[in-house]
Order: sequence, then C-alpha cells, then structure tokens
Amino acid sequence: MDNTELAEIFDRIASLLEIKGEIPFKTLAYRRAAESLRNLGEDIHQFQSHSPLSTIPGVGKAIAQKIEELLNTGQLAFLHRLEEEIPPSLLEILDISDVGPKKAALFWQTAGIANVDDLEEAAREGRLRDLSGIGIKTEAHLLEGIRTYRHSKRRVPLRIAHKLVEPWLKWLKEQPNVSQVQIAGSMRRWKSHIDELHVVFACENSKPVIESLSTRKGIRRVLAQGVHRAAFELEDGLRLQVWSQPQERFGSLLQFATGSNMHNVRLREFAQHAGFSLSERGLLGRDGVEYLCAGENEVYEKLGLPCIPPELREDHGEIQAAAANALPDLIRFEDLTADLHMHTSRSDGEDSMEEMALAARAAGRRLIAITDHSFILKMGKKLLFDLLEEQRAEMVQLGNKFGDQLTLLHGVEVDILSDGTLDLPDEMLQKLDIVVASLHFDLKQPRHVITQRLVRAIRNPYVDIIGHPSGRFLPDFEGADLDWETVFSAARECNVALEINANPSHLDLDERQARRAAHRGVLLSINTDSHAPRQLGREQGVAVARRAWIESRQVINAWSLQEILSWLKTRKNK
DNA sequence: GCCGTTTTCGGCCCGACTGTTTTCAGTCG
Repeated sequence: MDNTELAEIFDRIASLLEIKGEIPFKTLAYRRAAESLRNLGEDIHQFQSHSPLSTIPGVGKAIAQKIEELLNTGQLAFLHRLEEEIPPSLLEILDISDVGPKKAALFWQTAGIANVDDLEEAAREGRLRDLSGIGIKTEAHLLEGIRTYRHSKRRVPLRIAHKLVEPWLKWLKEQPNVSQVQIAGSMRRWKSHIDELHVVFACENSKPVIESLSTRKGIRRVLAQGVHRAAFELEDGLRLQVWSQPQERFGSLLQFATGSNMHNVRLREFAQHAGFSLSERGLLGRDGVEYLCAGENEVYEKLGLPCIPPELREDHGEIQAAAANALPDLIRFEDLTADLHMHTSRSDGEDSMEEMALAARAAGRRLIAITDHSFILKMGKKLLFDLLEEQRAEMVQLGNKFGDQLTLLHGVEVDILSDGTLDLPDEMLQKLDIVVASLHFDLKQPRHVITQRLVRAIRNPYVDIIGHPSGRFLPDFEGADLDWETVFSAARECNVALEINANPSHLDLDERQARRAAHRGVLLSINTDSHAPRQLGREQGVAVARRAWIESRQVINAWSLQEILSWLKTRKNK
C-alpha cells in the first residue's frame, strides 16, 4: 500500500460520501487528506516510522486511524460498509460531464442505474426525462457526455498544450475591444500534463466575442456559453475554457482562473479571516466596499501577502508560507549558468560539439559538459581511449575558439550496470572532467535490488551526477521502484548531485521527489540532456524545480562558474 | 472530518451557467 493507493482510497471515500449526501466539508476533508498523501514525497511507511500520521496536513485522528488500518491490514472496514450501501460502479458516472453526486444518487435510487452502460441505455430509451429535475435537454446532454467520456479522455504534455492553445490566443488577441489575453489554469502553473486549456481575456463587451468564438472551426461542442465564461469541447478532444472580465477586474480573473481550485479555496478562506470575500470579480469588504484588481499582484497584496508564483499554487503550504513571509526565492531559467548533460553525433546526438556549444551559448549558458554515452564508445579499451583523446583534443580547440565566452567540460554518461558497477573502468573516468551515471535498462528490479544498485553507483568516487535517477520514460514507464530516502541519504553523504532531467519524456526527478531531495539537503542538477541544438532551450526542468519549491543555491547549475569548477575539483580530490 | 491571527466547538469559498424550476438546485472551475 503506497501513498498513491492510499490517496485513491480517500478520494473514493469522498466520492461515495458525496453520493450518500454527506456534508460537503467532510468530503472536502477526505479530498484534502488524499491530496496531502499524494504529495507527501516520502513513503508513508517511512514517514510513519518517525512522525505521527496526524502531523500530515489535513490528516486528523479519524483519517490517521484509517491510514493505520490500511497499512496494517490492507483493508478498511469503513470503505467496505460504504461500498455495500452504494455500488462502487456508480463512481464511473461521476466522470461524465454534468453528472455530479446528486444526479448519480438520483439515477441510482429512482431508476436503479449503477454504471455508465445502464445510464446510456436509460437515456436512449427516454426513461431519464421522467425523473424529477431531468428533462429532454439534460437527457440529450448526458448522451453526448457519455460519448465524450468513452472517446475523448485526453491528457497532453505541456508543450503540446501550448501548440494547441496558440491559435485560440491569436484569434482572441485580434478581436476588437480585447485588451489582454493570457493563458491560465494548469498550463500557467507549469504542470507537466494538461487536460484542459484555460484562457482569460480582458474585454468591456465580451458577449459578441464569446458568441463569435463559439462558432469557430475546431469546436466540436459548446458545453456552456455565457457573458463572462464559455466552455468548449475541441475537435482534438481537449476542453477549452475561456473567461472574461473588464480590464479593471482582470487581475482577479487571472488569479481565479490560474487556480488551482484547492489553492483558491484556501485563499478565499484566508480572505475571510482578513475580512474580505474573494472572487474572480474582486474583493468585497465586510463594509460592502468593493476593491478591483487590474493586476494579479494586487489580489495578494490586498490580503497582505506577497504574490505567490503560479507554480506554487497547489495548496501545498504556499499560503501559510506567504503569510509568514517565507516563500522560497524560486530558481529561474536565467539563473542557469551551466548545462551538464548533453550528447553529440559521436554518440546518439544529431550534431557536432561545435553546433551544441553555439546553441548553448545562445541559450545563455556559460559552461557546458559534453557527456556522450559510454555504450557507443564501448568497443575495446584501446579504441575507446583513442576516441576520448580525440574528443578531448576537439574540445581544447573549440575551447580556445570560445575563450571565456563558454567553458567546455569533457564528460561522459556511463551506464549503471545491473549490479551497480559502471560500464567504464575507473581509470578512464578519472581522466574526465565530469561523470554522469544513469540507469538505462533492467529497471524493473525489485526495490531493494535497484536501490542498492543506484547507491553503489553514487558511492563510486568518480560519479558526479546521477542522470534521470528513476529512469522513467513517459507516458509508458513511471520509473524504477526506488527507496528514495536511501538514495537521498547516499547522495547527500557522497556529495553527488541528482539530476532534474528537462527532457519532457523524463522530467526526472519529478517535482515531489525533487522537493523531498532538496529538503534532505541533496544537491540537484538541472540539465537538458539535449540530443540536438534546439533542445538546449528546454525550460521544463526549471519548471519542475520551481514546482518543487527549489531555490537557485540548491542547484549546482545555477552556481557561478568558479563555484561549479571548484565543486568538481574537490570531488576529484576526495 | 479538520482545525485554531474568532474558536478545542463551531465554523468551513464563490460566482457563472444551465435546465427545470415558479424561485432554485446542481455542476463546474
């Protein structure tokens, strides 16, 4: 039973209680506990060994007991009882748009509908319209909703979402009376995967704009359409939500639409204490005076808070931190002086060392490490030695050309073999400026085996950085089953940096592991792992770090040139 | 069910939109 499984159980309880008609505060409590568990970052068993469960935010006595029961027995009597009252198959219909707990309960109690198939059949036969509160329109909408539920559940990587949203932004910007257009939602928070496109715009008279938008090519279905808001299902299966307010309220709108929903709930609670009612329209004081916010900063300012960066707005403690003036000074892409993991055409990259160096310089880097794969070079010691010598010579020449514009390091990305040894001998590693060691195969070893394998690599005195530590490859492989606390301890002890790999298929460490690692005092290294010059501008590694509350001092790539070089030097001398 | 810049008891976010309503409940973000 891991953190994710526990979280899913509490979400399930919340949904069942909603259908049962339990008060919303109770179900919210279960959802908050679920979210908290999901983002704990530390394995729950491990956590339990040093801290009481009730110290987890949102976990009180009752939920702590349930967690314990689950950890001890793998079962939960409370959930069993609940599932005897309400068929669990009913939960799937909550995923249909416009179906919430009340309708689900109605379908179940008055028509015996317990799953999506039942619901579809009843709708087709026109039986739903007889239920109280349901008419012909709702019945038709439900049928469409079921079709969408079956065929177009989609989640796309952030960079794809940017491509998809671009034409809508462009069109909105061209409309008369539209003064500002901005991406909001999870895209603005830099989540790695996006299931809805959220856009806000400032406009005095938004009705005609929204009317015109709703007839655009690319829209399959209008889900809702009003004066300030509209929701569409796009041809490609994603949803597009747009909101509008006049310019003088745009800051409030942007804050609202950026979310997350849980962050907004917390912020509104906080606003209550400060004597305000907060909404997307503005702040309403108890005295009835309304405060409009044209800029998003003003919303937080008026509440006495510093502006919270969108990446932190997940209800992971950011409001408390802001109130205590203890928000992290998040790392920025411009802070990166170095990129310490990239490939050239000598291994599986597309371009020469020189092309990569030029692109890195253009992207603002002052220092790069060329780290071609050892497995390409692995062809007999003599030949390998020659190849490395050749590469070194090329680098010296190139280094002269760049002068102090760009410093080049000669490195390698070695494979960590199944037993934790490396696929190049120490006497070769010793001669290199920097060594990245990575897991590339045999990733499904049992937890203790693969953990010890990684720890052994960390303990190799010539290893400086562990590349994409979990070896995950999205969307198909979530990464090795590692005991992270053990990995973090070893990395910290050996002064080895763990990578946040910016390749969108890796993003590894992920944000939860990265936050935990930084908290444990482990050094991090954000690298693009570029295989082509265009990839050197990858920003998503920094996004992961920002979502993990990480500051620049915790990332070796953001240190000065001298600091990085002396860190490497101390490591070589140890 | 959780939690304490008002609280260990009594609170707990807010508005837009829709459909079926005859004044509002449900859903959503």
